[in-house]
Amino acid sequence: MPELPEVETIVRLLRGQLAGQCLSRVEVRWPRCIACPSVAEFGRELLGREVLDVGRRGKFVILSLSGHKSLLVHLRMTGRLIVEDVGHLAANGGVAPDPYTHVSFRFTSGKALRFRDTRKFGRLYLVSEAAEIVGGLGPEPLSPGFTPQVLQDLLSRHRRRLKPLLMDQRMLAGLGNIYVDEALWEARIHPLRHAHTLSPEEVVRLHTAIRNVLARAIRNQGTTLRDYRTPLDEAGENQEALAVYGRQGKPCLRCGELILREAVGGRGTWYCPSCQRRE
DNA sequence: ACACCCTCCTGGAGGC
DNA sequence: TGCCTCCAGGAGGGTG
Repeated sequence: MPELPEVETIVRLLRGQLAGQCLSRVEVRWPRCIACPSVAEFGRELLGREVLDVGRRGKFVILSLSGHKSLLVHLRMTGRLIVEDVGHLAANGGVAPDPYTHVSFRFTSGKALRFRDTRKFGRLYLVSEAAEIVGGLGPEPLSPGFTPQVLQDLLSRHRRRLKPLLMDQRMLAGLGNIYVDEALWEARIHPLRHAHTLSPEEVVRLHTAIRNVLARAIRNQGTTLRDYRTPLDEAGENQEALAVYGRQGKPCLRCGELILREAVGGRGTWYCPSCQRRE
């Protein structure tokens, strides 16, 4: 499931591959993945536009296009963006007969970008202003502006349990199930602690842990547990660096106590009952 | 304000 | 082996 580090890895690769490319053809095979506008308008509006840049906000991939349009992609669980070089002469437009490829973009250079998603949760948005879609997101955890004080302010405004709060994109943008568990483990804080009860020291630890966990995962090109791959079909390596996620019954890497798994808000949650005390 | 439930989807896992 | 049921999981919606 792509979270911030996976999306960042995808974005860095796409930027090099797609910047300067001009769209010559768009094929939508599963209309419901186009969140807005209509499928007809989506295809019509994209043709002829150039990719000026590729960026990210939270878990959204943002392609900035000429003529003041932005194409946003949210990959949700199993969505992938795949770059292929189909060449100038491909008679069928290079369209792969793959039942999970829902949108194909063709560029004048012969390159293609595919949106592929087995579980069909991912969505594409074509808008004039990216803020129409990402305007409600919380701060970027790796931006310089995300200080311990900013986190303190966010936490003190809520009484919710930490796990669902940190996964709420309106609070903080980009964390998902894996990296919340990893950050809470590194900070030695129980996932069911209530946000406003953290001591200043714990807030600082959590702030450091969130940034460490995300930065390391980006260095490792993301976590490949099942579906995630880069646009060039490479697996990430951060699964080797996971300390708690998916490790129930195995010893804590810090203290040796056995890792527990518990459902929190319907989400699998892993933690060390010894290092991460509920108090 | 917060917890909880449902929906969307499908492959993979587990039970028998 | 094979069929069946269950389930994860991000986000948005609704309800209590």
